[in-house]
Amino acid sequence: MERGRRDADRRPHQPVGRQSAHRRERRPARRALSRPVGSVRRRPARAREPRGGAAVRRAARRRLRCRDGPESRNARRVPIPARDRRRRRRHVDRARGSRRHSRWNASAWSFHHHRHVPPRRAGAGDGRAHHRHRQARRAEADAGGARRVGGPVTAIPTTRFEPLPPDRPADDVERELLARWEDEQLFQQTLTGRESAPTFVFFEGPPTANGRPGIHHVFARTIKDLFCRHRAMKGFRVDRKAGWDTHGLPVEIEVEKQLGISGKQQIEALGVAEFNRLCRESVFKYRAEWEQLSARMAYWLDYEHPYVTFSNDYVESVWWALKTMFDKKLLYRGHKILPYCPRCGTALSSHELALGYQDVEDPSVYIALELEEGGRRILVWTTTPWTLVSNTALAVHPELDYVELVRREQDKDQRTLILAESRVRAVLGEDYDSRWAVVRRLRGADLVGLRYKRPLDLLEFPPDTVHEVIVGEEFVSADDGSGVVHMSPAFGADDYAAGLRHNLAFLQPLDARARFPESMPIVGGLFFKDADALLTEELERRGVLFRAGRAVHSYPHCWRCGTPLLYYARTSWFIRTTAVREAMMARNARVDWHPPSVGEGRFGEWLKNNIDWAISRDRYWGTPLPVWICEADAAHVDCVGSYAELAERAGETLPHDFDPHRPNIDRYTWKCREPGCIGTMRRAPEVIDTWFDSGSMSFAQWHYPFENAEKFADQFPADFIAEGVDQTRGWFYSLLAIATALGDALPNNSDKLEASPYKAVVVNDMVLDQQGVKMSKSRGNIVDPWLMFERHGVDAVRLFLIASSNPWLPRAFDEKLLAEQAGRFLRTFKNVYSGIFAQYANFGWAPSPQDPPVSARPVIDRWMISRLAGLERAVDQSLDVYDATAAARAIIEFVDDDLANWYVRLNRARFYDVDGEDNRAAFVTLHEVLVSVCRLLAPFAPFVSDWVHRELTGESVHLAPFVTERADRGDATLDAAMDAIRTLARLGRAVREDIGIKVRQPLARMVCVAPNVREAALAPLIPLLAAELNVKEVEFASSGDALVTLEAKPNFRALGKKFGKKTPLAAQAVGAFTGEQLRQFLHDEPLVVSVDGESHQLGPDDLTIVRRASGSLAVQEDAGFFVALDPALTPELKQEGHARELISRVQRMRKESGFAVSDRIVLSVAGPDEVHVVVEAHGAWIAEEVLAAELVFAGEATQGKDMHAIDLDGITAFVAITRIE
RNA sequence: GGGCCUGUAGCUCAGUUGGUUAGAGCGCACGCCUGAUAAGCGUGAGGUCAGAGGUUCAACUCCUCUCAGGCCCA
Repeated sequence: MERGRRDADRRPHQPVGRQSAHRRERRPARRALSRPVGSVRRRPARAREPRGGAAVRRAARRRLRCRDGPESRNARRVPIPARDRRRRRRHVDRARGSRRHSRWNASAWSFHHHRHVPPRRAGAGDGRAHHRHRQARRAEADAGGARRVGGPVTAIPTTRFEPLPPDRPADDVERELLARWEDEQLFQQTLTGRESAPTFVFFEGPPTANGRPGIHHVFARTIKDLFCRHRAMKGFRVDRKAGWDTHGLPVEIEVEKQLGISGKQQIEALGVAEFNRLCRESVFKYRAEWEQLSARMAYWLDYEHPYVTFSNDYVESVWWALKTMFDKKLLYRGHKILPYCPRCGTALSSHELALGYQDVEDPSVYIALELEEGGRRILVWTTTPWTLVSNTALAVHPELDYVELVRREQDKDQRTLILAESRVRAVLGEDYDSRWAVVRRLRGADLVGLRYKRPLDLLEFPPDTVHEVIVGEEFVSADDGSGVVHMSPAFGADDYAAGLRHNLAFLQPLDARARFPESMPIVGGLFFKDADALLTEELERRGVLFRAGRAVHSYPHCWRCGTPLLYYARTSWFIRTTAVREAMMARNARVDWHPPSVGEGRFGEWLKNNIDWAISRDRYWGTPLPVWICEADAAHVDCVGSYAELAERAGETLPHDFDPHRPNIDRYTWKCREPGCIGTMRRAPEVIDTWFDSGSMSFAQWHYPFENAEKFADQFPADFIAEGVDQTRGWFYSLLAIATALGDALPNNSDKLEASPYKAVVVNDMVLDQQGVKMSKSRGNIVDPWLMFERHGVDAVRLFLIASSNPWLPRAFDEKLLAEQAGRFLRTFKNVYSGIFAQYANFGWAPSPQDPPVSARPVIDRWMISRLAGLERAVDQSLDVYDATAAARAIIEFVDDDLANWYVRLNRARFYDVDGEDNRAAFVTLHEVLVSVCRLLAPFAPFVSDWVHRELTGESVHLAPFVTERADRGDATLDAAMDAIRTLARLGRAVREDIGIKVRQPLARMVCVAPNVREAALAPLIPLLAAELNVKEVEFASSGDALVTLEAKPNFRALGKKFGKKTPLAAQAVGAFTGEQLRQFLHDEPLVVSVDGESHQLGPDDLTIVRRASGSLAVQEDAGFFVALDPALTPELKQEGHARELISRVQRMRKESGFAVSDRIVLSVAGPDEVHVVVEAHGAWIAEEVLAAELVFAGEATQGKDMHAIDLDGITAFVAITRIE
């Protein structure tokens, strides 16, 4: 049985047999959805709904009122008109007291009071009421709707607005909605019928579906989804094609793991065909989970037509791009230094490299090499002595300071030693000065060009190369070593680059397994690392070893097998991105980056230093490089740009199930077409970097240019993309580089336009664990998104991720904070809807023409609507400029603060009854606010917003407009006035804390000041203030008031402009004005300050006049606002306070006794004369508040057992309550 | 080693073009309310704005350097 659906648990007003399926049937989605957006749809009339309409209802009510007047001793059957009640509650004034008296007199000592009270929602201990209501409900149904809300009997609520189920976890409710969306094809509906709407183009960065999605994916996807939803709600057509990145090393590694193999040899032993077949299968191992996660978190994406990078169409588009670049001479063959694992026989990607850094102890060797000029030596440091066999040069930093030293001891070696000045102490010791003398100082540049003798001569230098020379290089640092770097171009990226610059000799003796050739002296046949010790000995023998030690440092190892890596020069294919660097920078400058620093800094700086993009990989599972090379002459190269072209070259029709992957593709060969060449063209063995795949998605997802040219022209470039900051050099780069290199080959993309393939980017940073530590499997601190959804619901997770801080800052994911922050907001929102709106509106309110227009509603309603307008504008604008965090925070603040904590709290009484003009106004206002809040909330919390919106309007929030024209209609004056009132209320409460008089105790008078707010604007809000602070009168202090002294506060911003350096003097002068001067200034008399002998007339902008209290009132002030309360208590005030205290205590007793809120009671009070007086003066009010049909003052407490003692400010009263059955 | 980001209350974060009382939520202390109730509300304490210089009449804000954390690249 479904949770929360047992009959016994059903709320009393929930009709038996009412199921969600039934509900769907009643409101078929298509009908509901076909209605004009924004219209309010009334639900179909039910059997019990009134037949005669509102007019009949009102007439009936009037008749009843006549018969049962307020003087009647019979049970009052008519609800107390809400307006009256509110006045009583709110305007705590003398009028109320007198009215109460007359009632009291009329009904003497006995009350028969029957107030309309909506039954509570079923709760624990309320079983009887529950039962009664269900019976009544059936009776009502029998009567065919004759009984109505507001009618002569206890009102029966409808379920027009179903409350959010309090007994079901969010997870459960969200899943139900998901099923409903699925039924309704809701996502489809946001696209259909919008063919002609303006498009908002979004590119989905394809995830690699070979790992489980984590919480950081939820983060990025929330960002993507929410902006797409916002634009869709604004009427754009937002296609969102899903995509899968399916090639590349991560996939291969996953399969290797699965097979328990490692390295190229083992893969080739298995067979490339089989290996790639497994790769293709493996890719979708987690695809289902990704799709489920996306669906569950409400990431709307078209998963029915995804692009898949291994598909034939996709590969063909990528080939087209490569061919286009080849034709533009942007694709070429070159060399690259790569980290290489000699055991696995493969180069490693930078990503793999990062996995394998380990702290190891290695030799730390200083060698002193002789310069050609005799008697001078230069000191060199290395931790890889084995590379010294390949040494061909030394590098110094041209701008670094070096020193040349000589031993002070005459009996020691008198040759000099050169090293970086800043390294002398570290290398030679703090006391070097006692042993070494400085011969001369030189700049690095002075050393450049000098020749030296290499430490080992085990290898011959090739002819026509430069060797044994000192070069100047910027990469040399003086942070460690000697400030002189030994160069072996075969074994280091910096070395290699320098080698190219200086035409240095290239000595690479190692074979593929990193062994020295057998023929080499000393180290012949040794594994490279094993040569260190022997070579160190040899250095010593040759007299060049200066010092040998050991040092712990970080060195890269193969993450698979732990073998130390070496850097190796290898043949590679490149995209000549340096040729389009300027164009890329120009295009990048037009991108709207969030935050800008990623675009300008991280990405922009990197583009400046762009080097050619090495796109080939010596691997198996990837888009094959469509390049064929002649066996006879490697200079003969053919690039293929389509399958048709391949068929044409190969001279055969491609089979139906043609597979462009290895090894199949490698069997296509043809005769070299170069004139006179008889060689065979064979495909270059490499596959391409998977980043080239994903960077091609803009066109390859449409199989452009082979198909969909029109669609693609419509969908390029993207308006918006969003990914993690780690994509800076990944996808952000590959999209830009490829689009720029292709230029005119893509639509809307000529270089003149300087258009980026994406107009706006929102970058998100990492999600860390609650300690701020990066999540990783090995640390075991991974947060499982499914668990979070289950515990808190998707809405809470999404809201928390977005609202907690800007997406481009790393955030600590703290589940406790999530529960607190997002949970609190959602609870408040639900409470306002379920606990206030739905609960009471179900007594008979529904949107109707009777509802007063905004202009005719009470001022607090108008304020609420004005604030709503401001919120709508703010949220919409924030989302327009991709500031989701500001938008979310604005909504949260509005709901918590303005709506729940002010509007609802102050107006609760208006919801207790549906009748009355004011009450209709309150309902329609709250309805309007909730509808709009749902819409604003929809992109952030798509579930709860949809649930509530459907209840409120009958249609899905995701088909509703985001904002209406109301957004332009705020009332700034009213907003400011309410702000002032709220500030005054805050100060008033602080005063009450100070003087220790609780709000329950009424006070006679408050005096207050609100600067810069017109009293005319404040006047209508004063009753709110009086009620909030429970004071009888609110006065505004005028300038002439004796309670007030005036002081001037300087406005530095204005004074600074006028007085410059003399501002402090001017400020001092302003502060010195007397109250009298200021008073006159307020009456338009000029105000003059004298600074440094010069007189200046001041204007109203130059200072703020602050009113301060004088005299004995209790006071609080803040920024020019102040509130003073008169703490004097008259006997009357005290009595009223006691009455309130009494009411409060009785209410608590009711609750403790387990009475339903609608139960009537007999109230007995006993106590001394002071208590008697209170009962006499306020009896009617007390009785009404506590639903006492009878109030008896018993004099002395006689039945001590039943009577509870209550302390009324030092007086003891005794109270007993009895429920009337 | 380079580039970029971050450092504000115990925690998570705001803080406009520099303007003199640096804010919010949570937590904490104290209290209120009891018709949103396994809810709601208030008041208060708590900060050398990482540190040091500089520019300015005025710096959390702009500049330089240092320290700490993070990301990316070497």
